[in-house]
Amino acid sequence: MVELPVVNQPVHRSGALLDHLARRMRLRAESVLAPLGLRPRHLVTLTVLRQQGGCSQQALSGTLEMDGTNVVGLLNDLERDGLIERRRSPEDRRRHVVVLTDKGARVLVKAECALAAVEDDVLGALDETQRETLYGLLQQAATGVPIVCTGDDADTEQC
Amino acid sequence: MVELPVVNQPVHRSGALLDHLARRMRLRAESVLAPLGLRPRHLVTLTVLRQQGGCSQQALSGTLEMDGTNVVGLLNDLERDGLIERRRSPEDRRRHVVVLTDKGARVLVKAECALAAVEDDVLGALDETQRETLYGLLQQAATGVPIVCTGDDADTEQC
DNA sequence: ACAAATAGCTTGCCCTACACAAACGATTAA
DNA sequence: TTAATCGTTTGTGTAGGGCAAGCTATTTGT
Repeated sequence: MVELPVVNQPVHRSGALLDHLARRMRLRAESVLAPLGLRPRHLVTLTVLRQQGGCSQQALSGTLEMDGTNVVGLLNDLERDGLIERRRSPEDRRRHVVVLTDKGARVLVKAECALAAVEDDVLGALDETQRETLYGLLQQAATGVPIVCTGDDADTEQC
Repeated sequence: MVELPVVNQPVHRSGALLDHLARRMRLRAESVLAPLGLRPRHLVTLTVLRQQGGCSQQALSGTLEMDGTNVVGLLNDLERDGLIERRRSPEDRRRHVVVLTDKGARVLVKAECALAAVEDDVLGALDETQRETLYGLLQQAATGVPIVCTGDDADTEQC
């Protein structure tokens, strides 16, 4: 009697794989990002800022799930390089609204382009479509939004 | 003149997202795994061992992309708990063949079950199908193999 | 047979990422 | 006015993890 491939859901937790791949990626990314004066976690910060627009500093510390103290340092780095700006919130002047500057957006894109080789290396087993699917899923998981197809793709001058 | 949404491939690098999600996952996983005497990186190790079977220690250090010295410590932990075994390789007795024990496999499954809540939390924005797709892509990216549909799903007694 | 070279283990050193706490200024809210 | 809140600075502590040296057991090349 042949066991039918009923696919008994052998648990399939993505956590460990996520961890593993993130490490491989990060190791390579470090050296690529270094010439740009960035580190992986700066890139994460910029990425979050791009996707969710301006936000209070502790909201950011919330999404990054990182201690507020360390977020300050992170933002200090980014602000010194002119990649982000801290603006006083008009309705509560205690708060800083953190926004990505134009330069920040440009540098982010540049960094992402520089990471092409890294991604080719780590995600080499996936074809272009699969990578795009992966990106979509990660994005959705990270933001809660099921991908947004912005028509205004002003990001024309890519790499 | 309206710009057509030609979808100019706005780069879409997964690195930062991977990093971000892995962190969120790891933070939660730590507390869930603690009662089992495990840490995230132990789980990664066990996962790798399960998927690629017995392998030399430095091969493992290669896949984990982790310094050999630290792999030793990692394996010491796992061996002390009887989750892995180091067997002398017959054809080269300098080498250790690291294998997952039965207990190791069981504990791994148990851990994965315990992580259900964590994954529900972090990947909450993805439905069941999407999560399975994600898992498949991560697995493929990590192993190079485009998923393997083992008919012998002996892993029946899941959670 | 003897001199490398190799796999693994141990120890020690160092650096970096982070969490946590305390104290402060500015601002807002009770 | 007093209390609470946002951000900042300055510690302090811990853990992850790279790197090097020195050791044993074993294999390989001459």
